[in-house]
Amino acid sequence: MTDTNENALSRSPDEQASGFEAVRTAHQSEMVEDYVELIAELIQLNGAARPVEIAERLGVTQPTVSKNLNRLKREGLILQEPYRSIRLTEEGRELAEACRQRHRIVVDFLVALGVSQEVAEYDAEGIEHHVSEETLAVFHAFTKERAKG
Amino acid sequence: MTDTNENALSRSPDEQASGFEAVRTAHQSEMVEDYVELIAELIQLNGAARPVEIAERLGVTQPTVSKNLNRLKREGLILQEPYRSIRLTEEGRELAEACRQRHRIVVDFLVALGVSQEVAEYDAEGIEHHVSEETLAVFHAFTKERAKG
DNA sequence: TACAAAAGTTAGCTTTGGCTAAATTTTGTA
DNA sequence: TACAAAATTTAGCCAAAGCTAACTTTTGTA
Repeated sequence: MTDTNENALSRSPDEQASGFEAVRTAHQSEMVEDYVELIAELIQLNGAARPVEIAERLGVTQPTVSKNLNRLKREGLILQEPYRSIRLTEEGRELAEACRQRHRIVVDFLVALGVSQEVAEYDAEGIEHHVSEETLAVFHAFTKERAKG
Repeated sequence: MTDTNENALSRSPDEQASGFEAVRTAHQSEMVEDYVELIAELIQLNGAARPVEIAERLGVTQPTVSKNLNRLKREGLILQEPYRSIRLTEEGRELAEACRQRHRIVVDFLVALGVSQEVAEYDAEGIEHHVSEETLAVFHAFTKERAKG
């Protein structure tokens, strides 16, 4: 293989740092995105999103969910009266829809590429937060192309 | 498009939780992996890895690097006398090599797929930590296939 | 309808990985 | 060689996101 010089050594410190900074930024929104996405799913599945189910599906304890829901409230993404189930605000619904689309694009892409359905779902959970618009568009185009062929 | 049922609603709570747990586990090793990978690069590039350069390339401050290097020392991945530059242990070298290979596979795959070199490097920094062995193998095979054609 | 079980919340602890400020050590140069 | 600049470290702060224990509220059923 010819040397296409695509290794990190050829990048400037600034370019390299911006990639790492993007990862740290992504980590800060991951929790919020996972929660609204899951809340939207649970509402669609059950008609309501209850903290106990969020905890079960995320694999964390109820107090952790309770604390994180407070952050979503502060950020205006959900509405919840104490001891009641959760509704999404308009803003929350929009974010959830965007996250669900992105998740779907990543999963469909991995499956189209030959990854098993189970592993695709598993890996997508992590990958989806680190895919730029450019890469997402390429994934989407690839999947559509494969579907035609 | 036919419904291939590849949405999260069709998964059991346990299956879904295991994906989220994997993401949390990956986050715990990300820092370590980024550091040893970068240290190996700097040694190759400059003959030595100095904390000040690690800080610059990661986009964090020197005290942050100093603190995190202590963790790498505790874990037996690097050797460093105070105020001196850093060497990798055999274990550190092996981990760095594995990380660099995985990074390279992800970048080459994205480029083969049509993503620009710059964005490929940028996205890979986040994606590489969330790619299972199965998916990595599929990426690698795809890149080799494209190179032939 | 009373009460036990389930669900939700609060309080408080832990770890991780950022940060600034300040101290120490090394390096490079006048 | 002395000293200023650069590099490294230490101390101490903060926020995020996990946890357990204990408390409150709601739900379901005997």
